[in-house]
Formats: sequence, C-alpha cells, structure tokens
Amino acid sequence: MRLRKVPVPRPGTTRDNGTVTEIRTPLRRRPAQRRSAERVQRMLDACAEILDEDGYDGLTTTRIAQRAEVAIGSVYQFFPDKRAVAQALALRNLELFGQRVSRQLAEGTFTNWSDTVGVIIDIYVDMHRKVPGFRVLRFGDVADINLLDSAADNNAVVADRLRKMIVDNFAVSETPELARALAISVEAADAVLKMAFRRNPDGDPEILAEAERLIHGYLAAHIEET
Amino acid sequence: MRLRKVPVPRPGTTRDNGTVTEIRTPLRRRPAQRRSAERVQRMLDACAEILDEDGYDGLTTTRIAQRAEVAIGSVYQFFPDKRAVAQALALRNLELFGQRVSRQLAEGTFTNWSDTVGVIIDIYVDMHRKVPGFRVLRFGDVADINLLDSAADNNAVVADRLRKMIVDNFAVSETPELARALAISVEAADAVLKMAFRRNPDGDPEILAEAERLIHGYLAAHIEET
DNA sequence: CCCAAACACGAATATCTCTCGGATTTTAGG
DNA sequence: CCTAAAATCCGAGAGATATTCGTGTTTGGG
Repeated sequence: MRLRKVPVPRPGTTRDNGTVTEIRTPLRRRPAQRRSAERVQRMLDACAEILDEDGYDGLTTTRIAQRAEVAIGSVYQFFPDKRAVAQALALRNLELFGQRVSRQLAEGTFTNWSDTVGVIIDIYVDMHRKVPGFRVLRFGDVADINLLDSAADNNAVVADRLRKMIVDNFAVSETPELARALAISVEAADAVLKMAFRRNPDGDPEILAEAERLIHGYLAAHIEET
Repeated sequence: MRLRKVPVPRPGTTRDNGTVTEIRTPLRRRPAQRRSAERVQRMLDACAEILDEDGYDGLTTTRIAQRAEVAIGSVYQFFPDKRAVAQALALRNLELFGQRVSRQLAEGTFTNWSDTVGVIIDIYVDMHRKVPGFRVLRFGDVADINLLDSAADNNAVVADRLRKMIVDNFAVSETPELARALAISVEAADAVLKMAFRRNPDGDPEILAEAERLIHGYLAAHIEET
C-alpha cells in the first residue's frame, strides 16, 4: 500500500466542538442507486464472512469481490482501500449496537443507571457471539493498525451515545467528568471483554462477570445522581 | 501473505502447567554469532524508528532492511515474516518493561501492594514517551491483527510477572482470583493508557490519573492482605 | 423516451512480501 | 596458521496482492 493519500474530506464526516456527532463514513463515494447500495451491503457481508472464516489474514480484496459476486473494480468504486471495507463493516456493527442499546434503554424499566451496565454488556456479548465479523473487528478494533485510529473514534462514539442515553433516561448530572468516565469505561470494558472472548469462544463467564464488576465499581464512584 | 505456515516449534518456546514462564521467540533462527545478533538488533531499531515516523502503514520489509543497512535476505534469515519483526520489537520492549518494574519493586520501599500501582503505571507512561516504537506497538499491541494473539499473550506475561513480584514482595495470598484480577487489570490499564496517549502525545494527564484510580479501585476489592 | 450521471468490469500496473542458491565470513579443531 | 563445517549474507526475481483506469452498461430524473 502506498503511503496515505491526501486526507480528502470524506462524505458524511461531521464534528463539532469536540463532541462526535456523526459517524465518519469510510466510503469513497456514497451509493446513489438502490442497486449499488445493495451491492455495498453484499460486500460488507462477504467481508464479515471471510473474517469469521479465516481472520484478517485471509481477507483479500479479490476474495471480497468474488464472494460478493462483484468485480474488483466495483469494490474500489465505493471503498478507497481494503481497510475501508473492514472499517465500514465495523461501523455497520457499531450502528447495530447503538440501536440495540438504545432500544433497551427506551423500553427497559430501569430505576437507576447502574442497572444498565449489565444490560449493555449483555448486548455486546450477544453480538460477539452472533454478528458475523464482530468477534474479529468489534468496533473497528484492531485488525490492521490502520484501523487503530478509527477504532478509537468508534469507541468514542459509543461512549458519547451512551452518555446521551444515560443523561436522557436518568437523573444524572451531565458533567465533563461523566463524559470522561464513560469514555474510560468503554475503553476498559472493550479490552476486558475482548480478553474474555480470546480465552473462550463463547466468552469466559468469569471474566465477563469481572468486566461488569470493574465497570460498575468504577462508575459508581463517578456518577452522581442528582 | 500466504496462509499461515505449519507451526514449527520455535526455539525458546516453553510453557508449563498453564503458567507462562518463557516469552515466545518470534525468531526463525536465533543468531549464533555476535555479528548477526547485532544485526538483528539493528533491524529492530530500524523497525522502531520507521514505526514512530510513519506508523505501521509505512513499515515495509524493504525499508527495514535499508535502514538497518542489511540485505532483505538477511531479514528473512532470522524472521519468518514481517509481523515477526514487529512482534520481536514488542517483545524487546516487554522485556525492558519487566526489568524496570522488577528493579523498582526490588529497591523500592513499599509497605503495601497498592503503592506499586502508580509506580508501574509511571514506568509504562515513561516508556511510552521515550522508547522508540513503544507508542505504536506497546506489548505487541495491535499493529496488524496478526499480532493480536501474541499481544494477548504478552499481556498475559506481564500479568504473570506482576503476580510473582507482588506475591514475593507482599503478604498477599496467591489465589487463582489474584491471577485473574491481575490479568484483567493489565488488559484494562493497557487500553485506558493507550487512550490517554491517543488523545495527547504526552498522555492526557487526567486520563492517566483515572487509569490509576480505575485499577486501584478494582484491585482493592480483590487483593486481600494476609 | 432520452441522456447525463452513476455503475460495472477486469486486464494492466504498481507494490510488496518472501524464496533460493551461490558467495562470504566466522568458528572449531588440529 | 590452516581447513572444513556452520552460520551468514546477498539481492534478483517469483509469487501475491492492492489499486487504477478506460470502456461498455444501467438507472432515474426530466
């Protein structure tokens, strides 16, 4: 791969006063016709399957194209490079995660924020087990160090969304400290849960339990009910 | 890269009853002559420099060879593939980390384990700032998802060493729970510290402080003085 | 129905990684 | 000091991929 191209502003990228509001789009070009939109999804599906089958090692652009029944040129029609495909998949997963969490918080009858920790972790665990490509990519996880930066961003997005949801649903004061505590929690939880799944394909139960305890304990000292 | 080769047992690899005692060697062949040993170090130095300059994107085998003033063939004389070079560098850093921590624990006059948390984090932070390649690779960190597995292993090694040191130096009961708690702590701390450095080249002070609080609080509930 | 924009395609090109067999240098023995 | 074996070196080039680009199609608004 040649050295990074000039950072052309990508479509959809938006950011204001330090708070991430929009998820960055790793697409070179947003599909305008339904046909191509479906194709892009097929490519992501193919990417996820390959990732689950052979890991990042086995992921090649040719293979993605073949499995998606698309010409290699079509892949590059929408994605600037290979990493972008993986990243887009991570983003799709992130979107899904956000929706599930948001739904739970909406319909769930929680009396206080602390009950949500376990629920959110459960969703993450469930996705880890069932969503193709999730175990490998998580939210733009690691994969290729290229993805590192965006992994960070993605986690920031997760933290930010959670913050909004918590503030909306509970009587918690919205301070900078809250934002920071949540960002740290997401980062730490992601790492520990990751470990749980490394040790056991289904997620080592004891580590899963510890992850919740770790976050719960930490947040208890940082979130003040008003 | 072709699919992974047959896992020939590497020199130096040792493992007993689940406890990691020896660090795995990513070398294809251990240098026997001083001349080549120095060359291998040069390659690692080159790798670290390139990593710091251009990130993993800019790391190519050719470049490593050029900067180390070595023929490309010589690189492959000792390393099975590119990832192994990065991994070896991570290992060298890990070794350095272990030595520093061990020295501190030895000469330091700590009355209880909890004082060590900050010290260990300080060492990590210091290395992050000064050791070439550390900020990118940490202990075999991410880099390439290929390194992922070993990154996990490396963190396990860190956890294991810390456990021994703590048990040796303090009146703490050596239980499986201790081992698990430490493994989790290392994983979580690594992730949060990583984040601190992503946000600020020198490590965001507030996040650094939070990292210590997170780990300290967690361990306090898990380590019982006897 | 028409055409410009959006797509699809895949051979060709650009880059990398990693191999291999011959040339050199170092080490061990006498 | 001399020699053979072992350890290293070398770097052109084979093998794989990633990515580009010009040409031929398809779609959707007017």
